[in-house]
Amino acid sequence: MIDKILADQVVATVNELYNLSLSASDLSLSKTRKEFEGDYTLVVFPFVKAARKSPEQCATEIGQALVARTPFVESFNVIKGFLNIVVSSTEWLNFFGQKFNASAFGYAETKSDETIVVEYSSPNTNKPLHLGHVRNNLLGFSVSEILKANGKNVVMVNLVNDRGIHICKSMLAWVKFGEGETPESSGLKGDHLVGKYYVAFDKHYKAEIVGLVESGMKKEDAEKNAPLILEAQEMLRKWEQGDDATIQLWKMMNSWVYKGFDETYQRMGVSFDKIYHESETYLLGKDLVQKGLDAGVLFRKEDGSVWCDLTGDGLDEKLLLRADGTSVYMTQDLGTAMLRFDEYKPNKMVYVVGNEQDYHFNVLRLVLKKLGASWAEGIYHLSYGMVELPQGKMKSREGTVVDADDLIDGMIQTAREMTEQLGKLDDFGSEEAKRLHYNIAMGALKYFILKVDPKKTMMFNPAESIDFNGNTGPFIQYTHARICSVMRKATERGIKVSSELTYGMEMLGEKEKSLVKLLHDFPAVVQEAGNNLSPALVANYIFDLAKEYNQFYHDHHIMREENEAIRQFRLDLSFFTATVIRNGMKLLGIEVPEKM
RNA sequence: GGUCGCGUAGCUCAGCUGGAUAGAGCAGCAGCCUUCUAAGCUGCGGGUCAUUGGUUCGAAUCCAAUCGCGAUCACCA
Repeated sequence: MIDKILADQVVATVNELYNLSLSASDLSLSKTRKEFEGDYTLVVFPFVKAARKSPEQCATEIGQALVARTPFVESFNVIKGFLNIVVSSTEWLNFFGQKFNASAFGYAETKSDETIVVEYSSPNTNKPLHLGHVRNNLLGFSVSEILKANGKNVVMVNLVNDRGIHICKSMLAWVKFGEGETPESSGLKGDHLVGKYYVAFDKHYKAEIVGLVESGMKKEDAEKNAPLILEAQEMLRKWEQGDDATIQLWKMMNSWVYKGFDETYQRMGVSFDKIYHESETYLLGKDLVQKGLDAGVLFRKEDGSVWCDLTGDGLDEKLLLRADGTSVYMTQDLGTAMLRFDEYKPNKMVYVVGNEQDYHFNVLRLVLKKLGASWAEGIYHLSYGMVELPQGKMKSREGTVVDADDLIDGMIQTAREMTEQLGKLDDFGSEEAKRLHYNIAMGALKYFILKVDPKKTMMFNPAESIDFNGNTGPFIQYTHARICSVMRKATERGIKVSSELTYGMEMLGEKEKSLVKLLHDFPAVVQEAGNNLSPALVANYIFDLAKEYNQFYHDHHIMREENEAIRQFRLDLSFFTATVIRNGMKLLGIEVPEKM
C-alpha cells in the first residue's frame, strides 16, 4: 500500500540526509488533515536536532529528496514543522485500477499459520440471555471474523456453564413449585421457563431468610441455613455423585435451555465451532489441582480445602477446591484451558468476558503458570465494559434486565414500522419484507453496540438504538442499497462495471479522490482492528466511508453523467465502495440489503 | 481500606503508540426532492478535554496528586 511504501522512502531519505538509523516506527507519518493540501504529513520536529537546521529547512530538504527519489511523490509543501506530501493522482488511480474489482478487498491475501481460540458467550443454563450477553456475543463473533480476515486460523468456542449450585437452584424450584410445567405445556421458550424457576427459587429463599430472622436467627446464619439452600447444596452433591434422578432432571431442563439458546443464537447470527460443557471439563480441573498438590505448588488447609498462594505475586490466596471436595469456577476454567490447549495448540487464547472478571483472569494465568503451563502467556482476556441503561445498571431485583429475545423482537417491530411509514416496501413480497425488517433491526442493534470501544462501559439507550438516522447501521445499509440501485440502473442500460481500468487520471475530482483515499485505508483498518481486537475501528471507518460516499452521491451524477469515461469511473467507484461497505459490515456480522 | 479501570459539546461516542485551529452523530435552529432511493445532503449555534502540578519544541494523549464514578478483593459464577 502507498503509505507503507512512502514510510520506507521517508525512513531511507531521513537516514541518508542526517546520517541516522531510524526505522519506520520512529517517525510520525499520518494522513494530512483536511484543511491542508497533501495526502500524508511528516512531522519533522523529532530530527531537527540531529539535522541542526530549522524545522522549515529540514522539511524542505526531505521534501525535495522525496520528490527526487520517489516517482509517485508529486510535490510537497511545508507549514512550520510539518511536511505535507502530495501523492500523484496517477498513483491513486493505479491503486484504484488494481483493486476496485477485488471482491475480497481488505481481507488478508495470505493465510497465517497462527491459530487463535476465541471463547465467547459462555452462558449459564439457569436463565435466558440478556443485554450483557448480547454485547458479549456480538463482540466475540465480530472479533473472530476480523481475525479470520487477518488470515488467522480461528476456532470459535463456547463454554456452557451447565452445572453448579445456580443450576441446582432452578432445578429444585421446578421440582417444588413447577407442577410438571414444560415448554410444550406452557408455550414458554425453554430458557425463559427455566429462568422463571431460578427467580422463583430466589423469591422463596428470601422469604425463608426473612422467616428465620424473625424467629431470632442472625441474617448471616439464616442465609446459610435456610432449608432451600441446604437442599440445593444437597442436590449439587447428588449431581456430583451421579445420582440417577438428579441427572435425569438436569438433562431434561438443560435440553430446554439449549433449544432456547439455539434460537437466540441463530437470530443473533452467531455460531461456534465447538461447544464445551463445564459438566464435561470440571473434573479435568480437579485432576490438575491434584497434580499441583503432588508437585507442592498448591496446598491443603486443615479443613481439606485446596488453595494456591499468590501472595508472592501481590494477590491473595485463591481457593481451588472447597472443603467438601466440590470445585469452583476457577477449577473448571483451569481444566478447560488445559483441554483447549491440548486440542488446538493455539498461539493465543482469547476470552471474551466482562471486565468484572479482570481479577479472575490474572489469577487464571498465574495459577496455570505455577502448574507449569508456559503457554498461559498466550491467554488474552478481551475485557469488555458493562452495558448500562439510562436508569443505571441492569438489576434483576429491580426488573430492569433487558432480555435478549425481547430486545430483538422490539427492534424488528420498530424496523417494520419505520419501513412501512416510509413506504419503501411497496414492491416487496411478504417474505422479502420480513427478511429486510430483520436485517435492518439486527443491523441497527449490532452496529449500535459494536461501534463503541469494547473496553469502555457503554450506555444502551433504547430510544437511540432504534434511531435509524446518523451514525447507525441502517444509515450504512441504506448507502449500500442506494449504490445497488444505481447498479440496477446501469444494468438496465446495459452498462457494466469495468473489468479493467480504461480511463485516465483526469477523472479524479476532489470528492472522488478523497473517496479513493478512504477506500485505500480499508485493509489497514482491518489489520488494526485485528491487532486491537476492536470491531469499533471497523464500524467507525465504514461510517466515515458511507458519509463520504453520500456526499459524493449528492454532488455528482453517476448514470446521468454524459461523459462516458467519467460515468464509467463513477460507476466503478460506486461499485468499489459497495464492496468495502459489504466486506466491512460482514466483519461486524451485519448483512447489507440491496434494496430498502 | 488494598488493587484495577474510567471522567472529552445538553446526550451518546471518535480522537492510533504525544503533533497543526479537539471531531462525528443525536437533540435545537435554518435550508435542499419536476434530477440515479430525502433512512439522504448543506449551513448555524454549542468545549477551561474533571482539577492542579510536572515532563518538552509541542499534552485531551505521558507522569504524580486531588475530586467524582465504577469494578474487584467470596468455600458465587
